[in-house]
Amino acid sequence: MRLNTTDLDRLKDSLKQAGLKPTRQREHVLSVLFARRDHPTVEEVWQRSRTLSRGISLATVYNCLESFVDSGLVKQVNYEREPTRYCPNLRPHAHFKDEKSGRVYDIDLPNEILVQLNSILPEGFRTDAIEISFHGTAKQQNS
Amino acid sequence: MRLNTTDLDRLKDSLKQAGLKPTRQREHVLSVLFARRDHPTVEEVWQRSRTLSRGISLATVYNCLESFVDSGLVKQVNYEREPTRYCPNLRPHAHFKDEKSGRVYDIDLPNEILVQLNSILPEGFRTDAIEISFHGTAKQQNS
DNA sequence: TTGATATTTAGAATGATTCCAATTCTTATG
DNA sequence: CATAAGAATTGGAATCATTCTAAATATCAA
Repeated sequence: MRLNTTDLDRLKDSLKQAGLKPTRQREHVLSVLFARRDHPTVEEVWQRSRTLSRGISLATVYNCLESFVDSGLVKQVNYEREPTRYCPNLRPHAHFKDEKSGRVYDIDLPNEILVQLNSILPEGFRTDAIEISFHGTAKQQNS
Repeated sequence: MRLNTTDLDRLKDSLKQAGLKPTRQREHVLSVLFARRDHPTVEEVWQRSRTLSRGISLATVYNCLESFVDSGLVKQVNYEREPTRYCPNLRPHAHFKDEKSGRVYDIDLPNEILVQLNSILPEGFRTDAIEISFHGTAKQQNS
């Protein structure tokens, strides 16, 4: 988790484009999210962010994540009422939750399926977003 | 919410087939769920169940709903971390949440789409269930 | 009817998240 | 560069859906 100047500038840019002031904490939390392609909970993001000099408060991690979601920098994933997870993958994708491991995988979504899904809606329904989540078991541990 | 003997027998049957002892409370909560095609929260189910003579405790409503879900009599619906909702519609269907009203609509799912969705999963993923939920705005108030 | 087992219940406990009010930061402007 | 206004950060308290607990009650097979 060491950032060179270029990476840092990219983060600042992302934040600026999202209309968020590029604070030390936001830069760090965002870099933590982009560092891995998984779906950490707030607690996990907090743990991974502890390396920040002088630390970072849990409330701030909540605040950062909320502003990132609001500005479209990351997505939120919820399974039942388990702790909310955050997802740095912005491409259209579904989630697959392995019930054994609790792990969540990204599944790329062909545009065709999104079109088809929109076509089954009755007259008068306008969609902002579609969420698709699979529950089951995955035999692999990679991805 | 008055039950004739036939309806009551049907409820008892449902419970028995689900392997649940047909208690007064379970019969009542199940009848409340089957009485409307909507998606009530636990609180709402509780309110609707208050007519039961001698009342019913919130804990029991939680217990009933949990056992119904476990035995497949109703489905659970979650949006973000809002209070869990319960759905008496057992046909394959998606949910559409109207962001304006907060109301949830059932959308029937053609089997074709489910087949297609399963086909996009990589090797080694076995699906137990697929959840699809739309977010948007609905121009109608019926259904 | 009775005993073994399951259910119901009120209230306490839990835990993720939000709220609060005080401090610290960011940044535009002089 | 100094400053002030608005924004962000912070620790801790508060919220609230849900789960747990342990005692009372109900179900049902024998």
